[in-house]
Amino acid sequence: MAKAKTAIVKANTEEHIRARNEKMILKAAVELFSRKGFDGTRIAEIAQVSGLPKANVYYYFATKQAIYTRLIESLLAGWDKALEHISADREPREALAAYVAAKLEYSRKHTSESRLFANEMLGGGQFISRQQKQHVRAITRERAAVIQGWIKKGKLAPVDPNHFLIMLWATTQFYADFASVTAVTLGKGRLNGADFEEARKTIVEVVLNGAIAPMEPAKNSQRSLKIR
Amino acid sequence: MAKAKTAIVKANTEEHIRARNEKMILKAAVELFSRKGFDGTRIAEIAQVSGLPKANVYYYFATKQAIYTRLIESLLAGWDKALEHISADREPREALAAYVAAKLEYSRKHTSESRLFANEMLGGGQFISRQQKQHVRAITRERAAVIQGWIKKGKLAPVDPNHFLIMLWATTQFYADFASVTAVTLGKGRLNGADFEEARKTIVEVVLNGAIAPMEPAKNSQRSLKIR
DNA sequence: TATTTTCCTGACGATTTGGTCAAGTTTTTT
DNA sequence: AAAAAACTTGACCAAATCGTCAGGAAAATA
Repeated sequence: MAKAKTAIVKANTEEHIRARNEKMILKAAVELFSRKGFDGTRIAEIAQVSGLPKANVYYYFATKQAIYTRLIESLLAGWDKALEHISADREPREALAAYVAAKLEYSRKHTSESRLFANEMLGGGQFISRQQKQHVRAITRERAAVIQGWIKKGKLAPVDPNHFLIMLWATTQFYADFASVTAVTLGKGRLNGADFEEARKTIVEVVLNGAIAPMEPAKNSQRSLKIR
Repeated sequence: MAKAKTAIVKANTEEHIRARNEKMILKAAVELFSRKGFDGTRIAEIAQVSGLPKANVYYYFATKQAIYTRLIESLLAGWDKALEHISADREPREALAAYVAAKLEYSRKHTSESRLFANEMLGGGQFISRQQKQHVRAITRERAAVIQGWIKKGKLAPVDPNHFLIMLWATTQFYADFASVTAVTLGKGRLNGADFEEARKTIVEVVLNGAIAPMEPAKNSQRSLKIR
């Protein structure tokens, strides 16, 4: 029995004691970094929020930057998933709708991570390695190729694939990063599930079908294609 | 002549000496704040960039916050202009295209200000007064009403006006705030005029007409309206 | 049980930072 | 020209902050 007990304790501590504490630190850190940026965040505060003494935080992470870059890494790791919706074998209508939905969902559930990333971008991406940048660029290229494929098949209007992707990204990202403005704009304190659903519908509708009412009389028809 | 000379000197200094120095300080500050955020910016650095000794900066601005809020103010002051394009007496197609163009132009010319604002939003808008928030909300409501009017006249698809506006804002804003990502995505070092033009075209095209190719055969026609 | 490894933490140090001040210079006004 | 007002600045300070460290507690291993 003593043996069994030891095993249980072991399961809860060994390997776990470190994992658990690191997790707590990172959790506190992502929230603070995302709000206050790298410089604005005090590790004393990270320590306080995570319930550990400051020196203990330093036991697990050598420097403040170590915590930060660790977060950036794990963020980028989960970044690609939504983009996978944009695959060549799907119909653009369905794929794009799924992408928007997935991205918004991500924005809603991982608000802090999103903000952290935005913060990092605003700072010029100083803490993102060359490799990581190349990765972002690579997956963007892949997806741009898919879009280009759709266009060639006549399934999509001939827009610039890169800017189109940026547009989708920007729109969905916005709801995570600027939740405060968005809430103010909508006259609310906080965004709820219904707001995100309304956002999703609006974005999908506009991106797929455009904002101009399709049944509009050909009043300006002679100019309707001038834009492109 | 002595008199004339005095007058000239006066014009260049009196009233100007303050104006000029404040301008230099603010110019340096907006660049730094926009990159490093409020906490990340050292006023010693502001002083250095603006070429003044630190104590002199404090002669013109009582605190760091004073500089910051001053910038936020002047930013919001120039904020409404682009939105004015969305007016009830214009055709939506033309008005929206003009708005996107104007907003992108602003993003391009006032990159730092835009980033500063984004930074402030990420932080939750701590330094924006209640009045200023109300102002943002008020002008958004006005424009949402215009959009709603267009929809009622059948000129616009029945989308949520607020989310539609947010979408436009997000998309255009993105190019200022995340220029670094955008550049990486496009595989460039920096965005030039042509990039912004391509962005404009893409956004306008998608927002007005949608991404789905209009002449597509009615393959999925039975589902084509499912989304909304 | 003994020993080794991992974990914990209060106290401390070096440095940085926002902000002050007093003494001076330049400009404006009278 | 003299007095007043506006501007300039090197030196300084108190508080905050990142990171260190030594010594002890807990846990794993033998």
